[in-house]
Amino acid sequence: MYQPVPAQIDLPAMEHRILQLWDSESVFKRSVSQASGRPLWTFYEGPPTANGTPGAHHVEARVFKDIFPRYRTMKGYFVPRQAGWDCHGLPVELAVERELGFSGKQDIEEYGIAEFNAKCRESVLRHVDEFTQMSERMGFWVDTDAAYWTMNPEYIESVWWSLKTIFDKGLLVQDHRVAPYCPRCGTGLSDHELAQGYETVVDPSVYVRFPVTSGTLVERFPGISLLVWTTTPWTLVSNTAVAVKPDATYAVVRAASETLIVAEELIEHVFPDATVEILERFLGKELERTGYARPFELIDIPDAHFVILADYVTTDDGTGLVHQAPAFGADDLVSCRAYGLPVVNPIAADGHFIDSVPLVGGQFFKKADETLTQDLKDRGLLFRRDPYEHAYPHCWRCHTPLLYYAQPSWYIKTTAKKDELLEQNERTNWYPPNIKWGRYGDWLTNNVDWALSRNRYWGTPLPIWRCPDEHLTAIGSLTELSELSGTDVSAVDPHRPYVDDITITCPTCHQEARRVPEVIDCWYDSGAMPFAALGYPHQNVDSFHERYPADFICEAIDQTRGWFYSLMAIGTLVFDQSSYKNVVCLGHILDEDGRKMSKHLGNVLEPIPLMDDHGADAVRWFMLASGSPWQARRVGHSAIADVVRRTLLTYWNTVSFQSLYARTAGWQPTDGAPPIKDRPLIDQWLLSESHRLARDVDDALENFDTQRGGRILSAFIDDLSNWYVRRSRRRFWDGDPAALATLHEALRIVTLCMAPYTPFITEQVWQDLFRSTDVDAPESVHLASWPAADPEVIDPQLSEQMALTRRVVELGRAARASSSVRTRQPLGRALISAPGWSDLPSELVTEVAEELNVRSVEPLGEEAGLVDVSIKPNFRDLGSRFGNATPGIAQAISTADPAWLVETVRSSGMAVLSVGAEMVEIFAGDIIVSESPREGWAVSSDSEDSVAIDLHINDDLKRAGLAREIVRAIQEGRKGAGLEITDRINVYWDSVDPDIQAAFADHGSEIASEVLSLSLTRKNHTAGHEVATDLPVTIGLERA
RNA sequence: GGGCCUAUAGCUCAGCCUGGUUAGAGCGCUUCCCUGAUAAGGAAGAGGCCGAUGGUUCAAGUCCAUCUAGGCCCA
Repeated sequence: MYQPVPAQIDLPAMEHRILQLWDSESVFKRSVSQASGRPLWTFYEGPPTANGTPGAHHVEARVFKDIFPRYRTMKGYFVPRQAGWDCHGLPVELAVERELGFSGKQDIEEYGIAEFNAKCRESVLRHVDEFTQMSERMGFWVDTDAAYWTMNPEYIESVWWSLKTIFDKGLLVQDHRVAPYCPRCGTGLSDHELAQGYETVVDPSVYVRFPVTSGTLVERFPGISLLVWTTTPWTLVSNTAVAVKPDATYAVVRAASETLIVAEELIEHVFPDATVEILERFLGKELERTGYARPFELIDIPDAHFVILADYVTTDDGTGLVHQAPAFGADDLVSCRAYGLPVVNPIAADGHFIDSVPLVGGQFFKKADETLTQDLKDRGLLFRRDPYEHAYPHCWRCHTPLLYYAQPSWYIKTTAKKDELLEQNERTNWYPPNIKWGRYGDWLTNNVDWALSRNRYWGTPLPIWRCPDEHLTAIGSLTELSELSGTDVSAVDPHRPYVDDITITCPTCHQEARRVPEVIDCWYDSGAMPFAALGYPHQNVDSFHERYPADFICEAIDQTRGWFYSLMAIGTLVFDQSSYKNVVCLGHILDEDGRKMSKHLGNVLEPIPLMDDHGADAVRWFMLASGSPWQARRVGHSAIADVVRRTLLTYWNTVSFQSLYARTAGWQPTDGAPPIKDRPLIDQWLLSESHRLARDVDDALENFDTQRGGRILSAFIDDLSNWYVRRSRRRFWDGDPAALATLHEALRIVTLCMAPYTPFITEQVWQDLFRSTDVDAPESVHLASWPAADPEVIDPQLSEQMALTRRVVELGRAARASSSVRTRQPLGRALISAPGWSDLPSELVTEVAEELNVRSVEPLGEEAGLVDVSIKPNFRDLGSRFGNATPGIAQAISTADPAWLVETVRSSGMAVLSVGAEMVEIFAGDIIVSESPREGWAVSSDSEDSVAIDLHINDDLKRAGLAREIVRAIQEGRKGAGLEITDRINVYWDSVDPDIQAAFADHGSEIASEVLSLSLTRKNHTAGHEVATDLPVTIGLERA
C-alpha cells in the first residue's frame, strides 16, 4: 500500500528528513560501491579554495558536478567522486595576515614561518567545514572522507615528482624576466593570476620633452626635443632609452615656437588645437643613436640615453616615441638588451623607491607620479598632462597595483609545448563549444611561459636544491630526499620552514646543496590533482591509470585561465595527454538586478538560508534548468519560488492525488491491470509520453544539456497534471485499476528521470509510492537504474492526435468563454474543422466532448450550409515548388473564390489557376483552408482549425445544467461540512421552482451518485448541514 | 585595440543551428470561467518596428556584413 501523501508539503523540512535517511542508510556509499566493477566514468572535482565562505556560485558549480555523476550512476557506470580541497596559496595567507593584523612579509618573518603556516593550516580546516556542510545540504554527493588535500605530504610528494619530471625534460628553468609583481605580497604573479585582477583606474598620461643633445638634427634645429609619452611617470626616473619604430614616418614640427619630433600619424592627436608646421619628415631608423637629455638625473645609468629601434612600437597612441625603462617592461628589457643597455632598478621589493634616491626616496612607486610630474612641470619639460583611464593590473587578492618588475623567477616553458597543448584542446569537448576556439583557444594561442615560483610561505615548496656551484637537483619524493640528505626525513612536514633545513650533498660536486627559497603557484597544486589526489606514482598506480583522463569536469568560466588551463598544461607536460575529455563551462551567477554578487554590494545570496527557504531541490532546478547555464544568469528569491510552485508542487500534487485515490480504492501496484493495448487511449498516450520522456531526457543529459532535459521534464509534468489527471479524474474516483496502474508507471518514470535533478523530492516519492509497494524495489531512488525507454510503447501518431485533441479543446474553451453561457451548462453540439480530425479515434472525440461539456462533436461539413471557407497560400510549400514565382501564385490563390478552389481541390485533387499567361496547378498542400460557421454559433479558430459551438439550450439541456449546479453546490457543502471524500451522505431538498423539480426528477440518480448520497429526499430538513446556493432551492445534507 | 557573449512583451527568458507570412512561455496587470488535485487549473484582454542599418532570398526574429549598447576576458 502507498504511504499517505499530504497535499501540502514543507519542502525544506522534507529534505532534512531525506538527508537523515541517506545518512542512516549510507545511500551515497552504496550507490558507488554497488557499481564497482561496472564501466568507469570519471569525474574530477576541482578543489574549491578553502578560504572564505561558500556562495551561490559554488552551489551552481556543485549542482552540475552532482547531476552528471548521479545520471551516469543510474546509467550503469561506476562513478567514484573524490572531494578535494585547495589548501595553499596567497588567498589563505592573506586571510591569515588579516586575522593577525599583518601588513607584509616582514611581519610574517618576525612572527615565524612555522607559526604562520600553522595558522594557515588551521584556517583551511575551518573553511573546509563550511563547504562540507553546504555540499551536504544541497545534496552534492562527493566523498569527503577520502578527500584530497593539497597540503598533505603525499599530495606534495606527487607534485614534487611531477615537477622533477618536468625539470628532467628541461622545461623548468630559472630566468630573469620582467613579470607582474605585487609589492605588498612581495611575489610575482602568473599570467592567469594577472588575468583575475584588472581594474579600471585613471592614471596621469604625460607628454615630456627630451631635449636632443647629439646628431645632425640638433645642429639644424637648435632647441629641438623628442616628445615622449608615458602613462607611468614613476618609471621616468629609470629612463634608459627612447624607442622608435624603424619604418614609421616621424616629423620635425614647429608648434607654438618650439620644435619637436613626433610620429607623423600622431600629429593631430598630439596637437589637436594648435597650428602645426611640418619642417621635415624621415623614417624612424634615421633617429637611431640620437642622444638626448634624460628627464631626471636622480640615479646613475651609465652609457645610455639615446634613441633605439624597436618593432613593437606603434603609432596608435601617444607620440610614437616610447620611453624605455628595462627594469619595468618586458618589451623594454628585450629592446634595451639588444643595445647592451644596463638594467637599473631603483624600486625595492616592497614597491617603494630606495631611500637614497633624491626627490622620491622612500615613496611608494605609484604615489611618486605626482611628485615627478610636478617637478617636470617646474623645469619646463612637461608638454602636456591628461588623465588617462585604462585597465591596470592589480593583485587579484589584495588589490595593490602591480608593477612589472625584473626579477629572477622559475618558469615552466609551456611555450615549448604550445603545439601539443593546441592539439590536446582539439580533442576536448567543450560545453558550450565556443569556448574551445574562443576564449580558451585564444589563450592557448597566446600562451606564455608559466611563472611558477612565489616568494611566499604557505605553499608547496619548489623541490629544487642548489649547491654553491649552481648545480640544480630536483627531488621527487621524501624517500629520495632521505637518500640524498643521508638522514630519514620521510616523516618531516614537507612545508617551509622544515624542508628548508634539509640539506643534501650535490650529486655532481658533492658540496652541500640547499633548497631554493621559493614555493609554487597554488594553481599548479590543483592542476596536479589527477595524479596527486591518488599519491601517484608513489601509490595507487593502477587506479590512476584507470581514471586518467577524466570523462567530465565542470567549473565556471573564470577557470578557463585557471584550473582548466593548469589541468591541461600539467597533463600535457607530464603525460603528453590532457587530463579531461569533456568540460562544462558555466556562466556566472548575478543578483536580481544583473550585478555581480559581492559582499561589498551586500547582494550576496547565502546558500544555506536560501535552501532552507525554498528547498535545495528548487535551487538545484533553477541552476540546472532556468535560463542557459552557459550564460550569466540572474538569481533571486522570486525566480526560485517560481520553480517550487510551477514544477515541484505540480509534481507533488500529482503524487498526492495518486496516493489518495489508490489508498481509497485499496489498490496495489501488484494488483495487476489490463494490458496496455486494452487500456483507454489516453493511458496509452501517457505511457507513450513517459517512454519518450525517458528517451529524450537521457539524450539531453548524455549531451550535458540540463536545460533541455529540464524543459522536457516540466512539459511532461504539465501534461501529466493538467491533461492526463484532469481528464481522468473520474476514473480515479472510481478506483479504475487501468488508470491507477498507468499513473503509477508514469510517475515511476518521471521520478527516475528527475532524480538527478531534484534528488530530495524524488526520494520522498520513491519511498512513498514505490519502495512501500514493491519489496524488490531499490531502497533509494538513487540506487535505481535509469528507466529503459521501450520504442514499442512510443506512438508518434497517437502523440500527434492527442496534440490535435488538445488544440481543439483549447479552441473550444475559448469559444465557450466568448459566449455568456457558463461552462457548467451542457450544450448540444460542437462542430470541428481541422486537418486530421476525420481520422481521430472516437475515444479522443469523446475527450473533446466531455472537456467542452457538449453532447456531441461532429465534423463541420460544408453541406450544412452554414460554413464560410477561407484560404491562405501555404508559402513553405509554394516556395519550394515555384521559387521566385511564389508571390504571384500566392496572390492568385488569395483572390480566387475560396469555395470553388477548396471544392475543386477536394473533389479532383487539384485545381488550375491562371497566373499571368501561365496555368498553374494547385494541390491540397498548397493551400491552408479554414472553415467557420456563419451565424448563431460561438466560434474560435486559429490558422487551420476551428471550433463552433451551438448555443441553443433546450429544456433537456437546461435541466442537465441545473443538475450540474446542484451537484456543485452539494459538493461545496460537503467540503464545508468537513467530510472525507469517501463519506456517504443523505440529501434533503425542497423547491417550488418547476425547473428544479424537473432537474431532480430527470437527473436524481446522477446527482446522488456524484455526491455519494444514499438518498435524495424531498423535504425541508434543517437538522443536517445546510447547503448554500443561489438557486431557488433549499438543500440540506448529513453524514449517512 | 583584439576575442567571445548578449540584445525578442513592463520583468525573466524560449525560439535562431535547419528561413515560410498570426513570434511563444512564465511572472505581473485587467476581466471572466472552472472546482473533491483547489494557497491549483482554464479562457480572453492589454502589452512586441524581435537593438540599428545594409545585404542575400520569392520570403529574414532566424542567414551574411557593418554599426550601436551592455557584459565577460585579454592587451
